[in-house]
Amino acid sequence: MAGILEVLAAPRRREILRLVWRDELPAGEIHRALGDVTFGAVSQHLRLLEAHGLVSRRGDAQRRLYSANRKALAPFRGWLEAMWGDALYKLKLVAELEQARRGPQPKGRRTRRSRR
Amino acid sequence: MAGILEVLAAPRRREILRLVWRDELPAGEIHRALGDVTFGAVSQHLRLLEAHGLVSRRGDAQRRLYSANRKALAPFRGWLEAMWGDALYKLKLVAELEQARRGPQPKGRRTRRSRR
DNA sequence: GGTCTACTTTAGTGATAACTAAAATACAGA
DNA sequence: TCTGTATTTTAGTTATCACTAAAGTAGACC
Repeated sequence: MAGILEVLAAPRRREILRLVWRDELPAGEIHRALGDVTFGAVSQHLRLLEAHGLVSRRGDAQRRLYSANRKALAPFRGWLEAMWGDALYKLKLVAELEQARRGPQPKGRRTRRSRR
Repeated sequence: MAGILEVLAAPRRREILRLVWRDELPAGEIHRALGDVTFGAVSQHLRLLEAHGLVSRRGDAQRRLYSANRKALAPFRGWLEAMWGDALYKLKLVAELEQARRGPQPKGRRTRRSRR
């Protein structure tokens, strides 16, 4: 598969991007949120997204945490957000405010994260 | 076919967009410039592009003149031009334009409704 | 009307991408 | 080590899309 536009063209992958736009999520939670697709298919999409630098992956014990790579998506950000609607934009603002309040995060390796 | 990203994802359609980005071109000249595809296929792409508002069409006697709809493409403009801007692309562009110009040699009379 | 050029539409084909199910891998904890 | 959980990878199927060839449509000029 060739370029970024081809990767972004698939609705399923845009859906995944939207999910990890704000929060870092483990693959399982992405799978659960999508609901109507197998874990394998989600994993394949994540691999493609990562190969094109659109998401970042980070290990946490057995889990793989994914997050949107906003820098790479910057040229499309306006368009994507328009597509996703105002709700996401509001969430994004909240997220940024939260992060600003939290300050720098301790980057150490975490064995287990509290369930949400 | 669903959205604009799906339409832009196809390399052939981006190629067509590039050709009509600056100049209004008749379908035949687009076909000639592409070179390795049938007229029918080009026409199908043009239909899709027009259906999504990415190009405009205007009749001139038997011909259909197409031009990029820059307003609709504005969100992607930077990205597309960056893609089209690299050296290899520029070389390719020169070759294509030469071939396109060679094509419609003034053999017969021109249409009465003449060129702008 | 008839013919020419310019283009579009239709029907059908092959390549590919998205999917599923199942096997394989990775890591944590007993 | 064995077991359970989380995820990836592989093999195979189905649906879709870009394509070709050929028939169809439109306007200009005779």
